[in-house]
Amino acid sequence: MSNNKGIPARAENYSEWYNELVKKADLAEHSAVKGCMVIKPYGYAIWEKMQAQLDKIFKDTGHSNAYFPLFVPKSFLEKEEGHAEGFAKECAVVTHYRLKADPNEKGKLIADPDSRLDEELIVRPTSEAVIWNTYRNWIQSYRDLPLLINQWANVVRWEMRTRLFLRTTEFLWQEGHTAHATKAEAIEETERMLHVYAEFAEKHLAVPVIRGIKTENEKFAGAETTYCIEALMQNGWALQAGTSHFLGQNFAKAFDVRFTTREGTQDLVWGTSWGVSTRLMGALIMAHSDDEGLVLPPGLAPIQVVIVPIYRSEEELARVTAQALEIKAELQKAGISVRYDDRDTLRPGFKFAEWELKGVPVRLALGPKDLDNGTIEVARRDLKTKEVLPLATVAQHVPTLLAAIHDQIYTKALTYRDSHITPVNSYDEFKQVLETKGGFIAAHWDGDFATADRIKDETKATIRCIPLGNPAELGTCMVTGRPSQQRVLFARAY
RNA sequence: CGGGGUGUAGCGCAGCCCGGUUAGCGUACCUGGUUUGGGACCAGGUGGUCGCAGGUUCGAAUCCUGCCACCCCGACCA
Repeated sequence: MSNNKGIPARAENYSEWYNELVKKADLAEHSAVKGCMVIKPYGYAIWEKMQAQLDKIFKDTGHSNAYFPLFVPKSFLEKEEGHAEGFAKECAVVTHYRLKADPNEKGKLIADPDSRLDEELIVRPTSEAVIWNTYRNWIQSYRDLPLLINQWANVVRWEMRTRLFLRTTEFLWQEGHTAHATKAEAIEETERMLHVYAEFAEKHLAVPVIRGIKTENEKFAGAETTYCIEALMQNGWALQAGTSHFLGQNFAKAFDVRFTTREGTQDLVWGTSWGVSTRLMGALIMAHSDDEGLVLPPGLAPIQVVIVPIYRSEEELARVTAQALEIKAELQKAGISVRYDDRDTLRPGFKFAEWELKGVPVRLALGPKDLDNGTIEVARRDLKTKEVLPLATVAQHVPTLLAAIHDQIYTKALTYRDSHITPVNSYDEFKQVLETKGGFIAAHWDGDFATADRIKDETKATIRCIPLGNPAELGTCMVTGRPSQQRVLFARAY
């Protein structure tokens, strides 16, 4: 069953619903380059809002932005063993720096064999290597610490399978890289940024997340500990929405980054790194949107309020426009972004449908009847309800309404999430819940990665995390029957 | 890398099996008019190297060979 906006229903084909929504809502499209997307203006506007809001939080927590090279010499990547192993399989490699006309085929270009690089350059899959190599020069004394740097950048990971926003070959992100004098301080920073991400997800994206720690085999290549936030999508699949890594002294060792302590001794620096990416766009889309289109939290909506004029004649249009512009100005004064949709080739119904598809939180419709009655129609995207309100109250009402919309979509997502954390005590029950209900499943696991692999092979579910503050609970592994100290969260995941 | 699919107007597609006027439909776009409180209608019009290369043929979007690209499913994925 298809709706009138040309998007399949979620229940019918979730994956296709997502793809079509991304395209129809004008967020992004596939590019001519395999695995790479074009982020269109409307989608990019949302990303810019995320960036701006996150960037402010980073700065408020003491971080500064900097920029490091796109290319990483191969030898840098080799230095931290775990890191190298983890990323080797998905790196784009630059081998030449020049093209020339193909002597065998007119009009074609080939890499000039004379321009082969002595050392190959890797297009960064992440920047630890190049940054820690730089930090060696920046850090001499405990007085240089902590060093709190963030970078907004693009990275490339040559994944075999891509999906718009969720996993693309090239993606945009921010990566924080900090250096500290003590282990405790570095862990504190790792946890601080995890909480920054969690609050950002909940307060800005309106997406509830579980804060947790990755198991050893799921952690970042090169990290001691990986913290993560895990969100739940409407199809019952989990999505890792952000990670914060405690790097220990691994990169300091690999790049020989030492500092002189207050006591005059030499010590290796402790590190962290943390990142969120355009994947958050995917989380945002999948967490809230419905079969009619996008549903955006007001704080991230490029257009928060759209005003649609209703009129029959030029004269009516003039009257409606005068009133609409007054409302627009009033709302803008309150910091709300407003679009007055006076496109004259489209009828109101078309505009209603289009703005719903694009997830504009509040729609105001203003026509001659309203002018006569001193009213205005106010429609909210999240609940698809509308009411007619006195014109005089609308400017006061809208900010309250926007806040209510945020709360509503957050609460809805939270209710869904909370009702989809299911404890199970047997493997059969586990499989059954996975098939019928999805979501997070809290189960006992023996701590053996062979067991986790077996579960993954048999059910496609992986351990998402061990939640922070997870209660100790003695039990037995649902698969092997061996003893377990606590439940961990499993789910199928993007 | 395996399996499947697609490539024809900006977008979405038909035509291909079974070769034959000027390559069609929807939508979008342009012009004029009527419309406008939930995706308007009428009339006229613009827009095409049919993915690329070669072959068969009097004649190729259609048949043959080769190649390329992208998408979907899987494997893979801090």
